Amino acid sequence: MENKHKLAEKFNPKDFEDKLYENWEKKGYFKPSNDKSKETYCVMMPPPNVTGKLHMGHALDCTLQDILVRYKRMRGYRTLWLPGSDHAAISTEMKVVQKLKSEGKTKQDLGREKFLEETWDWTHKYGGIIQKQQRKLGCSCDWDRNRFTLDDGMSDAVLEQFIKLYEKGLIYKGKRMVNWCTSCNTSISDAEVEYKEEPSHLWHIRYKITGTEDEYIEVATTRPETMLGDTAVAVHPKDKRYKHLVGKTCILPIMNKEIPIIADEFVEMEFGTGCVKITPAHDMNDYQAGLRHNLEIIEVFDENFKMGDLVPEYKGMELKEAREKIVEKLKEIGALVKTEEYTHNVAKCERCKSTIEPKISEQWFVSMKDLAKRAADAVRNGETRFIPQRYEKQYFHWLDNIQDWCISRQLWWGHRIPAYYCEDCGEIIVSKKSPEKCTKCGSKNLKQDPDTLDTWFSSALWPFSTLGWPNENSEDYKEFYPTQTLVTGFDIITFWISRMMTQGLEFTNQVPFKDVLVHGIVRDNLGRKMSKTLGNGIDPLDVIEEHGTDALRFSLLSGTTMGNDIRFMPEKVEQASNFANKIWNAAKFITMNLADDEKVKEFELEVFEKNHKYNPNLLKIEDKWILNKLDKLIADVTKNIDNYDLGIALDKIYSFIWNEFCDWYIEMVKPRIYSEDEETKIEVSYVLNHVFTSSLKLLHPFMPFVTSEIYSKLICSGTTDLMISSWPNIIEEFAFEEEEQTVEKLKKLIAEIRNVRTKMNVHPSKKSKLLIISSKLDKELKESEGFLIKLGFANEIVFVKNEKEIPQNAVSIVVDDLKVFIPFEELVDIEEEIKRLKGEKTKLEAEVLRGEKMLSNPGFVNKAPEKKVNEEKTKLENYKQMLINVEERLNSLT
RNA sequence: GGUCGCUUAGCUCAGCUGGGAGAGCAUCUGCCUUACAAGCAGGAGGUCAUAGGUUCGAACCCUAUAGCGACCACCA
Repeated sequence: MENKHKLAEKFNPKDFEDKLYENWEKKGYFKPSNDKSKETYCVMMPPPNVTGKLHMGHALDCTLQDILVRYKRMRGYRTLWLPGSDHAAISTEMKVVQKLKSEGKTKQDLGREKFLEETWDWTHKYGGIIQKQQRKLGCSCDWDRNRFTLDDGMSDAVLEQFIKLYEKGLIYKGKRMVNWCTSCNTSISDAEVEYKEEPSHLWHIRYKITGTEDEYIEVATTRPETMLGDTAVAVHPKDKRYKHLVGKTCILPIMNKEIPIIADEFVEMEFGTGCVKITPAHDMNDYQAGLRHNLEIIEVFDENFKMGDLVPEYKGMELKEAREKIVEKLKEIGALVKTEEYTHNVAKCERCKSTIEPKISEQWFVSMKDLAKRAADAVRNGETRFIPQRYEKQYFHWLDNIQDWCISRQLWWGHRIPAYYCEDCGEIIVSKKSPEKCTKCGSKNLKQDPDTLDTWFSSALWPFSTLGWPNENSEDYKEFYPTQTLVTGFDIITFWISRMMTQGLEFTNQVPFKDVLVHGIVRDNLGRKMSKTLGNGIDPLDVIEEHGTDALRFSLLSGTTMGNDIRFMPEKVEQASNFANKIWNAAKFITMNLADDEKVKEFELEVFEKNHKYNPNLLKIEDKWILNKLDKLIADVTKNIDNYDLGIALDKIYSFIWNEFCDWYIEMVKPRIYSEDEETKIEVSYVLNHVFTSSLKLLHPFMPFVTSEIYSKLICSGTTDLMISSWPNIIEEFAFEEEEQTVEKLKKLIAEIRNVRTKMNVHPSKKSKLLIISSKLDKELKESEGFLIKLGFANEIVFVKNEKEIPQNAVSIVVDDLKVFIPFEELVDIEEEIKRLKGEKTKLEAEVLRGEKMLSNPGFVNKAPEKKVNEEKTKLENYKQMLINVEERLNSLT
């Protein structure tokens, strides 16, 4: 028992963070409670890459989720935060391929099976690192329910999804032009392409018009090497310059082939020469144009993106070399008109940064139109909402302009497409298990599609496949689906959110989550994106190592707004760390001075009358003030968190604990806590303890470690750990409104006295006598020595019965019904006096003028809230009175 | 080109439905007052990007402009 209240002398997060986390996990606090009568609250963690490492983005993402989950847990919900990781097809496969390369091997050398073994090994070796790191962050997720997108249940869900969509006709196989990563050797989706500006050239080439000697049509291109596959030249139908050529043909140089000149709207007249060469095999637009005009598709490159055999001379050549050779050749035959410098956007693979080539190939697609409409509608009618709401536009924009989703990837690491081809009759059989024989011809000669599915195809099921779907009778699925909040960055609204919405609605007929909480990205202190290439990334673990997890979490939240980018400022971590230290010290003070536990507990029973209402007779005015403030804080913070205004909530708690509780209440209460009188001591102990523990509860979701550590050392915390203790009582009617106002008035009065002294240029160290006129608050004021301590500049305070006892030349300071007088001798303002002698306006006069102006505005007097107007009136009266006093004083001097 | 966001103290950012401009850090002054110098008590510092409009009253609402940023589309 003696040891219970002992807090370490110095605050050091390392002393308790890991220990606490282990304890929480061991005690099973991260699991949903067993009380099935309670409402559930479920959050799905966006699964990070299985072999990934924690970065600031994750830290923010996890902190937000953890705050919500811890809050709801304390509010009594059956909370489940389900963690997991993603197999991250391309990214993981790339890493393994690289590793093999360093060993001089390729994945083909190994073969599919061996390669997958290798990748699983890799996954087991490097996987799970991030989850250890998430533990350091304090994430209170249920690790026993941890899922991996490639584990058995999840894989089964993916197969189910594929087959159902296929049977519904929503999945089809088709020949399309797709983005092809030349290094990963797979198709990738539009969203995985990024554009990079690169300096290049614009080559102007002339094609001779058929049947003429010296009439040419001039095209401009950035890719002369593709010209071998040109099957037309296009101009804009309205372009007068070329109208006469439409319908004619021209001769494609080098190939010496006749190709048509066509008109198509997609051509931009202003760009280049206004004429475009059409190479349907190697450009998205050209491909589309080719379809419209029924043009032949001629592939210039082979499957390895070397030159094909259209011209034997170039066969097998690298594209770059071929380009040079072809430009040379064009120059030689006089077809090259000019070469312009030009920078243009080159498509790059988001993962490996190598060039993307458009390629025609046969792929699997999901028909998105209907799915997308349903997903958009669910947000339009409010079933799911985005916070902040503006991100809904981005979501709508994507869904309203949706393209079919290419889901097949020429990779090995992932869910293999459950489609089997009959080698004899060509039948396609889609089935979960490998079929024995062809359903059409009975042949046993079947071959499974070699491709795997897009990573996002499986993550689209995340909110329910993790809960046991497709088994709709699974306990977890029944209890926790649909989930409540999904927390994620705005960068994956399209990739992920919209796809979860489409799949969720399709398969469960419900939206997968009610709220989408969108956050920005964490930038460095100069506002740059954190990136490996810049080397400006800050490792969250380094921050934790130096300042502790709580400080990191605080710094990511304080003073931020949802959806905006966050700049990571080391100073903010300092602030957070100071705050934690401040709480630590407050706790030290409280624990070392509190009265006996049992007696405080007895008092607690006394102070609460029926219905948890305070008995006012047992409390002093400053107690009532802080209790009222606390109750308001509880109500506010609760509301803020419910509205996802987490930054605001945190800052309110911060300011309450530091500026109200520590700076005012603890200071005011010191005479009582040091008192010899036991009753007094017990009273204060109770209030100190109650306010402090309640504040810790409010702060716990944000700073779980330091709050838990301290809470366990306080009395009245019982045997319950803070983490699973209940949220403070939320009340809507505040018991001590009047007392709170009074104390606020006193605080104002003190500020006002300081103000007057400043205006009168009284040196801060000059002590003065204060005369306080007796009022109904007399008793309280006399009892509350605390205030007098806060009035450090008063050397003497005299309570007087009426104004007759006040010297004539005293300056009065009035805040509402409170009046304080300072004898004028105590306030001599040299500078202002000089101003006055010079005829200049003094600060006091300026204030009076301002007040008069405002109160003479009829609009203000009639339409502003009465309270506001009265405040102004009182202030004006005060200043006027002071002015009169000053003038009287002057007169008496002269 | 389209959509959206940002512009507030020296720096980084808050500011909910319009009622005399806020925090942290930095800076200046005075304090080692027995929880805390990682602290306490004060001070200085802002035409709230610009120009109009609505209103008794605008950082906040409306319109336009400028600068910055993001996303989408296009880029022969």
